[in-house]
Amino acid sequence: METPPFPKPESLEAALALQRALAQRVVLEGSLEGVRLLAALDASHKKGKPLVAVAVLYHLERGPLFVGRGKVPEEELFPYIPGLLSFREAPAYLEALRHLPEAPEALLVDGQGIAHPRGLGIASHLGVHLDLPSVGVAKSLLFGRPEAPLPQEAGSAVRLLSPQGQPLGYAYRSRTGVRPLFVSPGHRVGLEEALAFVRRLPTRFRLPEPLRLAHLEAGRALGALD
DNA sequence: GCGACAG
DNA sequence: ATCTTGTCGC
Repeated sequence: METPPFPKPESLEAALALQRALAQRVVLEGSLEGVRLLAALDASHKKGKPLVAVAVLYHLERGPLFVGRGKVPEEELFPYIPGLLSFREAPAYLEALRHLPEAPEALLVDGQGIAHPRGLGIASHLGVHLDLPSVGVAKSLLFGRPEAPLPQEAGSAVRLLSPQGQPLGYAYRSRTGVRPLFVSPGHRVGLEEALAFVRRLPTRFRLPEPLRLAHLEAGRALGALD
């Protein structure tokens, strides 16, 4: 698929300003009910090596179809700063997506959607950048708090609220006895619809299968570097 | 000033 | 993200 270039911010202030501008473009409505072809994104990095990203093209009925890879040399990497993750990882994701044989109908990203201090987690940023529906699935919390204790049963969810009480997404128990995941809409999808989409994904372990495969492939690709 | 803090 | 052995538990 085609992917527009992703300019590296000149400063921290420029990055924050860009986030605030792009956050205004996020659309929080839409259903992913008809989506069958998605791309799951994850990255792996180790000091002294490039950051490696993987895009797994995944069909809900046929399973994994293709793996696209991308990397960014360590010297060119934006530093990891909580809240600015997309500036570090998105360039590698875009390169990985560029290698896919066809465009996905939606993105599933390892990280936050709108559950972010400025409403633009990496899932939202990529969604707006590519004008694609997107959903964020994070393994830990960045912003917001669950409004109630999360039941232990697989499939249970409680809303994630901002400090001002606005709903941002969900704490979600994908399997009994595992730590919660944090699901939030990225772009062109509603709050509840984002959760419904994640619930529709096959989940053998804690992570939805497409993301788990992307995670495995990213680690594999990092280790296979010369 | 003191914590919190995706990957 | 990664560094890391054994260990607790299903």
